[in-house]
Amino acid sequence: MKRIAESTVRRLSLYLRYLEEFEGRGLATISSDELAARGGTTSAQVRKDLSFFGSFGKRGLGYSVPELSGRLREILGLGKEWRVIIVGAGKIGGALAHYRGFRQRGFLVTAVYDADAAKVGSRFESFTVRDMARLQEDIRREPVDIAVISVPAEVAQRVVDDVVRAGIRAILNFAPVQLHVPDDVSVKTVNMAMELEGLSFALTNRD
Amino acid sequence: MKRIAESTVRRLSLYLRYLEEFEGRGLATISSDELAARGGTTSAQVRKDLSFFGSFGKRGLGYSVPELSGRLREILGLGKEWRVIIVGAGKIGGALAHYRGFRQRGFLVTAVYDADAAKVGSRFESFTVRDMARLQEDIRREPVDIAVISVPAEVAQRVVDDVVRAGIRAILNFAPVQLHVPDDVSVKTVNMAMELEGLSFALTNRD
DNA sequence: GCTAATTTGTGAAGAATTTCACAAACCGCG
DNA sequence: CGCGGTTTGTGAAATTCTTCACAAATTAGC
Repeated sequence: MKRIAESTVRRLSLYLRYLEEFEGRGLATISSDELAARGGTTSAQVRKDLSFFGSFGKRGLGYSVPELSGRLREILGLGKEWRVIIVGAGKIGGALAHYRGFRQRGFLVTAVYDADAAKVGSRFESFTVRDMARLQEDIRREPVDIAVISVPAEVAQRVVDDVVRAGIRAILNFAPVQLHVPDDVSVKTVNMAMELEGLSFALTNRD
Repeated sequence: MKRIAESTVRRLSLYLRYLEEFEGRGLATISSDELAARGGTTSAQVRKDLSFFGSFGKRGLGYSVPELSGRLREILGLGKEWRVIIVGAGKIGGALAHYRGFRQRGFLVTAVYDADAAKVGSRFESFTVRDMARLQEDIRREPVDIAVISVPAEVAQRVVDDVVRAGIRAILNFAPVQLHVPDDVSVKTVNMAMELEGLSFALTNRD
């Protein structure tokens, strides 16, 4: 398959969210124009994005809401339940451990890890914090698809190396550093300080 | 000034972070090549990004670490302290209220708001939750630069309308929706479910 | 069943971003 | 002070992403 741009995938996620909204309201079909209006883009963009994966619409009519949302779920790989661990039992890890948005979309948090001996064994939300040293062994018994990294920046790369060595191939990173991983590992970084700096730039360099 | 791409601004943030790291290690100068290696980009990209704002390097030598980080702080508007409020006293709002990364970079959380009468007046981290209805009035007394939105998706747009009406021109949005705002308001959205779906897509559509 | 009104799917054009490649500038050393 | 070794700054080329624009397909009305 042709390489799909990251921006396209992000928009597919958005489209799916809006389709669910329209589905909830009982709408049967939707045009690329309506979908675009809801998501702040253009109808051509919507059609182009979808065209990478097939032809899902009916000319003159638009898209069937249930069909298109099913197709998007399939494309995004949301048919199965993904198993997620959280590494780093701090504030952010805590907020994520029970974030409803994860569960709702098929991402199941199965365990929380930390390298700090003082935290290992303690209660953390509804989890008992496990020792990072046990990760490799645990994974053999119950596989993990995605690791969420919520440790301080200084140790993030080290932790990621461990996680990759244990065989995990997808990482959601909350530490404010650029992580280096092998080509077959996917990383998404959420960097709140960077977003704030983007706002600071915008406020400073208006017009 | 020529319009600066969002991707450029994001990289400037990263460069600044790495410069601070190098500064901490006492390095006096750095080449575009070294900066690029640390940040997972190319030296040409680094030089091009910087060239939009001026010529900060010395040929044959590289960039002075303290000078360049000073310039970047200036460009990004980090010279002043930005006043931030958090709207939505839930889990995410709580994790953010004391996020050290904010403070370290000059973003000061001054208050936490919520529309839920049950929460107004209660202690929340070290803040007392204020009523959204009071926002406009409060802002007249002590100005606010940036609003962090950590409310449920269903009410996010309504809350943002209030915030914009109160005169705030920069928004960091954690609700999983595309917000609609006037042209002179900047919005950055952090959407964790979307990032996870990006990973799901990558895992599903490997080669 | 014909016509007018929609809306898709997609090549081609256009815009934006990244990479290339090289002259110009600078340092250090003898 | 001149030479060899670096590294910047930047037009031009290459690539990637978005928008345009229109034929083809479909529906609805009559």
